[in-house]
Amino acid sequence: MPDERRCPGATTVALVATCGNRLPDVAIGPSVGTVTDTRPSRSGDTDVRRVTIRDIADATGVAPSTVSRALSLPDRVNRATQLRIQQAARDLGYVPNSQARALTSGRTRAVAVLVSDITNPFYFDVIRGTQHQLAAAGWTQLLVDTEESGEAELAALNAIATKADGAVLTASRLSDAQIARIAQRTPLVVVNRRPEGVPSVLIDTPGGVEQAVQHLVSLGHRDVLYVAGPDSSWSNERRWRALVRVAKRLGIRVARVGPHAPFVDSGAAAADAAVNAGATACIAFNDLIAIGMLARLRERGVRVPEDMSVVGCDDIFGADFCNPPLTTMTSPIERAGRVAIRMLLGRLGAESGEDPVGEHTAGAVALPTHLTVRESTGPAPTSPRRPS
Amino acid sequence: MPDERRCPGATTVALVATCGNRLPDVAIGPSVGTVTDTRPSRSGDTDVRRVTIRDIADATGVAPSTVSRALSLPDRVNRATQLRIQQAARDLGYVPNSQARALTSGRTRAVAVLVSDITNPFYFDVIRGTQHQLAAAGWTQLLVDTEESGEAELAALNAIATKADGAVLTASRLSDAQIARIAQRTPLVVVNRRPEGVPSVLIDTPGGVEQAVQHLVSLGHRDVLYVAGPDSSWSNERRWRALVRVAKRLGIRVARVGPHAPFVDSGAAAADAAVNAGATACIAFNDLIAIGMLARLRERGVRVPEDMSVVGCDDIFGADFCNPPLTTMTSPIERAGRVAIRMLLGRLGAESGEDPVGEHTAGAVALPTHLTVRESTGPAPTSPRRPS
DNA sequence: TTGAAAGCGCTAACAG
DNA sequence: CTGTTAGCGCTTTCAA
Repeated sequence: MPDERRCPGATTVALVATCGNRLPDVAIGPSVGTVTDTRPSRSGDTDVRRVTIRDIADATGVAPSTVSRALSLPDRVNRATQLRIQQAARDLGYVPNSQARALTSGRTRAVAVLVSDITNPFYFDVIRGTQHQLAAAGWTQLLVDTEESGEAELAALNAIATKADGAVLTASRLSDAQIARIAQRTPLVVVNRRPEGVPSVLIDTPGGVEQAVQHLVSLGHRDVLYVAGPDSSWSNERRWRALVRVAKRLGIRVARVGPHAPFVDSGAAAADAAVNAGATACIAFNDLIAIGMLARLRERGVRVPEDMSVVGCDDIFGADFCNPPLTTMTSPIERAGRVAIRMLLGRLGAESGEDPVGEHTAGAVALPTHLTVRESTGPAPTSPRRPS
Repeated sequence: MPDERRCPGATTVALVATCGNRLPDVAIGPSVGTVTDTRPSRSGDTDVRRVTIRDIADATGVAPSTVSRALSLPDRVNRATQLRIQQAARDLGYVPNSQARALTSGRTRAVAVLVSDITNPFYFDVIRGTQHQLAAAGWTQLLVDTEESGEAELAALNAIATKADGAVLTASRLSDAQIARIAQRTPLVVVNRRPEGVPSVLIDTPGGVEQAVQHLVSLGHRDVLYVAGPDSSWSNERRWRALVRVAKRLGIRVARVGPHAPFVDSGAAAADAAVNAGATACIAFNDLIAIGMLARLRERGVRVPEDMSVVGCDDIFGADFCNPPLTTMTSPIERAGRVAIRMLLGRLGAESGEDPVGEHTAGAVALPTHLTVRESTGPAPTSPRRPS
């Protein structure tokens, strides 16, 4: 039977290690080098060890510290010996021990990325973005699943203190004040939050909400229902306020149902609530809820978009092939991940590729969203053509 | 601009850290304990450090080694001092440094999980399973994205040698011989592979293929087309052979198109090939390809299931809400991840929950698959009812 | 049962 | 430019 017992405060951390821009943690040859021990070992018997800088030092006749320099700070070493040492490292199949490195230097060349639910497709794209950008810089990623809990988030931020040089919070459940305080001891970048003095990456879904409302208005709607996500979500409040603002400006009515958990399964209740509210057009907190609504509406015989227009948010995997395909606010999610990492690495003093103007400040970067119109709001789809 | 440069042999590693069954890497209180330094530091000025066992030793008047024992091997310490030390650890907000721990003990309490594409929904479930099982045991997960490359896989296996005590290969691109060789120095469990002498977890999709074919036959089909996945995939060959076998037994005809990359985007070409082959029923290597086919077939006016029955494989996120919903072989993917971890922890001598019979052997565990019939193969769906 | 001492592999002062 | 020396925080002999 599967073992389901949980530890209190358990958190999930994932680490993305990549080749470095110094010496990669990867052997050059087909396998890791090993050495049959000649120096005295505790156990007494000769056993194979992995190659260390000492082995390279012995092989090249220099001091271990010189090997360390040749590998980590090549400029500080005579060109000839540098090459000789690097060659020996390759020959021996040397792989640096990142733990030892971190222990002495205090720097881990790793970044923690905290997500609230590792199984939410939204985060796949964020993670892909952070991963790519970190890989490009030769850094390592620790992926933390906070499981929608602020407590787990705090615990994780403590736990990773020695394992990462900084962190990206993509869905913090902490207060702005808490985040700001943590940012004083741990370099932080937040996504979709705006705490004072902490660099942040914002996905401009409010801008997308405006486009969505305009779109619905152009289809003749005068009433729009907001299907809210979790109360603890900052984005949720932000989207709702954007909706209220644009509705006032355009002179249409808005209403709100929810909160709903950000899962497909929540869509059924959301759909029922929407039908019960007499809505003909709704904007859902995210695509998961919207997709769940589509299924429930069909089950109830409510046609989309003829009887009800549905707009999602994020444009996650599945939004284009659900039934009907979902009109949604397409967010540059992967890019948000990349930008967050670039900002963080910038603060950490690492070279992280080109340095876009202003990204290194403590300010916020807002990434534009655009509406992708599909059948869930449009006029009825044309009926299928016959096979060609 | 996003920085897209890649490092040769770059690999992605993710680590899942959790509370331990010894002392968790997590502070008990609201934050990590720190100490204002009184002992001489390199920089000279007093700075805050994290609490170490030495601080606890000073506070309790015992030697650091005793603190270490009280925390790691409580049995080897006098009951009274043990409790005193543990209390002091709590009070000071001590968090063990896992790097230092690994450096001395050689054990990391971490397991590497290698996947071929972190953005493939199939692996989400595997990862969730491994993560849960590792979390339950207080272990840590390193997630490695090998990006469909055997070279990256080898590089990663070398790189993680000091970072993990063992590894799970979920989609190896290596040969059986290579895997077997690596297994001799690194404890390994493979998923959906069957190399000699290496414990493996098999998802019984061949069994599912048989059910799928029976289902298609029961719908009147006498010809089945296999839409192949990547040539490098072991599962792909295995499914094809299972299909050939059952087809022979049932006296139906089979054909094959492909290979196709395991992405939704590959579905278009696959659908075209299927139409071109005159197929009326096809079984796709996986759901991603099948979902892509559905879109393309609709685009071409080929009705599913009236003109063509489509069966997928895996039952990933999206298979139930695509259009039409996909008949597919539902695999216990998450469970496979959990079982793999239990087998590995068993070999590593760790307590990993209940110990199912036989799982600890070097043999293979086969997990059953079942067919989930949805509209993509069934008779035409009933037309929607009116709103209630 | 406890303490002293050595050292994991590496980096970083400090001399030379 | 290079070698010597001292640790990082922890575990683990070995004695007491």
